[in-house]
Amino acid sequence: MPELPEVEVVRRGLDAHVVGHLVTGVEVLHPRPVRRHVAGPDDFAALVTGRRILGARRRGKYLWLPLDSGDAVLGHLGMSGQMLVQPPAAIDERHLRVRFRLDAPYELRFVDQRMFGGLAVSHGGAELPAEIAHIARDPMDPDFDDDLFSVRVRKRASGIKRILLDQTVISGVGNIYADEALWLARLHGDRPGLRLHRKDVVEVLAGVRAVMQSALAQGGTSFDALYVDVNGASGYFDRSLQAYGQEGQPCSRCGTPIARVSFMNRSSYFCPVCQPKPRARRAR
DNA sequence: ACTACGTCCTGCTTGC
DNA sequence: TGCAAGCAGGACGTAG
Repeated sequence: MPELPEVEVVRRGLDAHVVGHLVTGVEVLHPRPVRRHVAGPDDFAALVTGRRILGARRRGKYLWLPLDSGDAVLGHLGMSGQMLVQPPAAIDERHLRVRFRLDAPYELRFVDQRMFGGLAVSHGGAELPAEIAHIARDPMDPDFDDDLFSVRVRKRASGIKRILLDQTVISGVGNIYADEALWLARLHGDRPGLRLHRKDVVEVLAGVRAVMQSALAQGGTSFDALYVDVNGASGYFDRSLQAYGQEGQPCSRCGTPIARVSFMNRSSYFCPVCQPKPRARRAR
């Protein structure tokens, strides 16, 4: 499940291997991953074929490749998306969805089992695709505004976990890093933003950055090969998670078993002692 | 503007 | 053994 650090590793791989190359052909093998390209798969292919890739950029979990036409290929990996760099002779992956032939001894492949991810051409989107203008800056962005984030969080009635997952407030945080950051900050995800102190928000933001940096430090080093792979380059998931997926395991701070609750059709993991649930307030 | 929920997808795991 | 339900979950559309 790629969140910001995984997507950043992919971006670096694309930067190293596909930037500067000419796209000599595009093959869309399944229509669903280009569903956001409203004009359809043929138009998608036509707009990318013959263009040179000028860069590899990222905001939150979105990636885009600026083209020499001023357009950009905008992509999201969703749950299971991968960008692979492969020799043309390599056997097609089972879930290969889009192939980009390059003026190189390898091609770029978008592989996605569950197809929550996708690709589209963003018209004039080289600098910042209009499609993702609503996505907030991410916590690794030098222009991320910590004070503005704090103000926005503290105006919201939603629980802090919901807010962390809201890509219009802060981008790049998914279920795993949200749980880890909240554990670090000793905050329960249901604590309403409205009732957090500024100090709490500072700590949760520091927690987000800490878990992302440590994931990046582990995943960002191992992709020298001519191969960009979210899963292959990872090792993210065997790194020590303190909360996510640790139901029943002792909290490394206090020994209490980590609890799991269902939340928004997914799971939240937390330490019931270090991260006490907020008391319900009586309505007045 | 904010809030909350349902939906899209496939394949692995679990339960009867 | 076989089948169905459960689960994973990011982003978006919609309704309140």
